[in-house]
Amino acid sequence: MEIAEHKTPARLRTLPSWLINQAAIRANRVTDQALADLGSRRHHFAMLAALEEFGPSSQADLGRCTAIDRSDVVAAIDALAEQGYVQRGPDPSDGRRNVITITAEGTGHLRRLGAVVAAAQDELLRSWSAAERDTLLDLLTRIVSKVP
Amino acid sequence: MEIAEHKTPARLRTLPSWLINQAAIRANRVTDQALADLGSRRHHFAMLAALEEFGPSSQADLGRCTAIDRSDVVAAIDALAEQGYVQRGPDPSDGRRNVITITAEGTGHLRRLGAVVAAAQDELLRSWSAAERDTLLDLLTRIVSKVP
DNA sequence: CACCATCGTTGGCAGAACCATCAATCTGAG
DNA sequence: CTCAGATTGATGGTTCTGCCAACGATGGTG
Repeated sequence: MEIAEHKTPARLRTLPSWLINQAAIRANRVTDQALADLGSRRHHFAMLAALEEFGPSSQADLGRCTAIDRSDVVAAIDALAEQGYVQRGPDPSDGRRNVITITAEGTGHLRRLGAVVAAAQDELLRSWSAAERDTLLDLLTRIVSKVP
Repeated sequence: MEIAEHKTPARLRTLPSWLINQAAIRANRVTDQALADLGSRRHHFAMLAALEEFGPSSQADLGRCTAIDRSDVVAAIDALAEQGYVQRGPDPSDGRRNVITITAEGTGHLRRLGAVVAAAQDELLRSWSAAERDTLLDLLTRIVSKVP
């Protein structure tokens, strides 16, 4: 008799913040799984991506450009350094800072991470056209880079 | 000399899952703040919205239609019952279930919550056209309601 | 010099998502 | 009818994330 319809209340189904959150849960699940298969997580990927694109950086800069709290950057760099993907050294020109440098192994690891992450995106957006993906990126970018 | 550019690495800036997550962080921040001002949180709003739309329901059904784990539904209903927004009673036709019913105070509270949540959406999507909002909802719905 | 900002680091917090388990109860196949 | 399996509410727990407060050390500025 009871057909399990799993119908979502309209109040939630049409609520942008709820939809964004549910989408994020799904998106994070697939990408986290992909990263975990290689023994990494989101923060690690973000750090390595920033280091490869911007070169050696301080932890504070890494945190700012990836929107990760300074205290969480410490833990991420700790793990990456222990895995040999990153090197941490003092900044000779500023005694407060560390200079984080990506290693050759780090670059290689980033390449592998990038591959599985890209595969995760394809799984998430399977059968989406390039135009639809662009539209999604544009809209989300407007939300993320809002200047109140 | 150093202009704080906060530039996001391209690898992240163009990554759907990263963008969705960042958007969710922002969206959750504004809506959580709005709900907290009235002493509630996301789970509470979802429960009340489901109860108003579908009428008295079991906790398992509430969890399914709002994508909240059964164990988390318990805590949410506990809080709502203590606040008098919901009434919990045994299901006479099924000894395993409870029947959760929204009270008059609950309906009133939901209305207030709905108002502040709507205001939060407007803050999040300030200066977005109706068409743009619809597009966003459509795209996100496709991600959320994917059947693998 | 005094003052304030910044940096790395530590420690901690709350919330969310999720999982395993349990006893009680219902359901359906035989 | 009986029994195996599924469902429900509940409890307890884990993990991760996004934060915040504070600290000592350092840098820059007046």
